[in-house]
Amino acid sequence: MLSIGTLAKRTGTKVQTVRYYEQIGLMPEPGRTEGGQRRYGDVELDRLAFIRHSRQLGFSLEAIRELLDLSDSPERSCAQVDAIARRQLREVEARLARLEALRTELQRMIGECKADRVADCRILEVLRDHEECLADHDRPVA
Amino acid sequence: MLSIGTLAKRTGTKVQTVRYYEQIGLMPEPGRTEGGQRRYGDVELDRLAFIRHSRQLGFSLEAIRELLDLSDSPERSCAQVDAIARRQLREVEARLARLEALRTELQRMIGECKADRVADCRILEVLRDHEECLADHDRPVA
DNA sequence: ATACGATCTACAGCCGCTGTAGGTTCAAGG
DNA sequence: CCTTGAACCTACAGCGGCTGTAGATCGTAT
Repeated sequence: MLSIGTLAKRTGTKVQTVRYYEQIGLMPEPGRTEGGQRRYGDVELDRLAFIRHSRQLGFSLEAIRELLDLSDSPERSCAQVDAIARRQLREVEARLARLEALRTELQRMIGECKADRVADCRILEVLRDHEECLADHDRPVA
Repeated sequence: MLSIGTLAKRTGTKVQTVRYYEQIGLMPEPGRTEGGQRRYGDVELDRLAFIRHSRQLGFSLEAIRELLDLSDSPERSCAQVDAIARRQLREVEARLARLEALRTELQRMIGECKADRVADCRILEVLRDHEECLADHDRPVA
């Protein structure tokens, strides 16, 4: 039987985060000692490891909830799992494209600025005047 | 004299966001009509445009605050502006590297899964077992 | 028996907004 | 001049995904 601290340490999670996952129903309510402290078994350890690893791959808690639900029905088609992973991949690719555009624009801005004084700083000029900006950055940065 | 709605529209901002910027001291407290409604001039329009454009390039509100402060001292060296922009570029590059690793891992996961049933799904297996994962994803995703 | 680290609950705060409720003001049309 | 209705006002709650705090209690090693 594992304490919450041990569980947290083994999965690279903070104790508060484990309690937070319980609060939002992502982790089950565990058994308790007589004094009221949480005690976990291997099932919970695996579940938390799954959650943490999915988070590291950028899945939202909602997506993880779906994945956990799906993995509880081993006989079902895994098409839905595939769909969730592909959706995540598309999101990652969209963010990549966005960030690449930002990088290009930042590099250009920085490269252009040969000024000494703030008054002539190209970086500030570009920020002041959208028209000087070549990047197509109308979507959110996240 | 511009109403908050006009100001917002011209800069692609929401009205609440303008008020929020005022609340956190990023936008100045504007003049008011007799009835208490905010009225803005061109200075505020430019300032808000600067803020929005910087946000689109991913600068944090704190960084923007610094940039705005710096641009108020035109005689100063622009080395600090340069430093802020370079820091932002480094952050973008770090996020890019991270996202590229994620993309690779997601692609691999998806490509490997030829199963029909959830029970044999490679995607879920990889998520369950960190060891199967080639990606180096210990840092936060954001 | 005691000390002290770990755990408990409850709640506030982070970023950067966004939305809501319930009330007031402004400007255009009749 | 008066009415309408869109735009404005304040105050506050909520989003995601945690993280940190305070003050109390528990568990275990000595």
